[in-house]
Amino acid sequence: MRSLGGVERVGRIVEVEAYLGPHDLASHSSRGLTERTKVMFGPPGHAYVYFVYGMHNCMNVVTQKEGHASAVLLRAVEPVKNVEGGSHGPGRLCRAMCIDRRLNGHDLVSDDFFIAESPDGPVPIVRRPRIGVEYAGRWAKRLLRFYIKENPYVSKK
DNA sequence: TTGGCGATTTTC
DNA sequence: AAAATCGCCAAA
Repeated sequence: MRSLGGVERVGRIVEVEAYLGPHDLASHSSRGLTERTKVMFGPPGHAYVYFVYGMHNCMNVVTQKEGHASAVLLRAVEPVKNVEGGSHGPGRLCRAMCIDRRLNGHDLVSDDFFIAESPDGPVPIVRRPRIGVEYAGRWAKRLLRFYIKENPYVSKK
């Protein structure tokens, strides 16, 4: 859930990718602790939002305790409330949910920005290799992309 | 200080 | 298939 200007935008997360830590050559944290990646090295439960290709924002959730530098990239959400213009794909998700670099480092246990447990029970999950990380050698082959089976809002490919 | 390139998307 | 577009970061 993202609240901005009195508008609450709600999406159901249907696709994610895991980035394990500095040993994971596909992860930004493999470059070590830099100005850009410092949030990843920080405490869990915070948003790591970065800007790529000169035009897109991507959002991650820091997942492991301080120093581990692992995170989960949110790749697609199913629109639930006030989500318009397409929300499949990391960049489009951020655009639709009004998430940008100003939220980098933001606590995800906040009134205006948080993730809650789904009211759904267990759902079937598909595992695939991550997208757009061909440079990472063998790490590109790891099955670290997860999405809800047959959900129409999962990104293509 | 500089140049190559990117966890993407859109258009030709 | 290739452009759009700019901040990050390694190298000089």
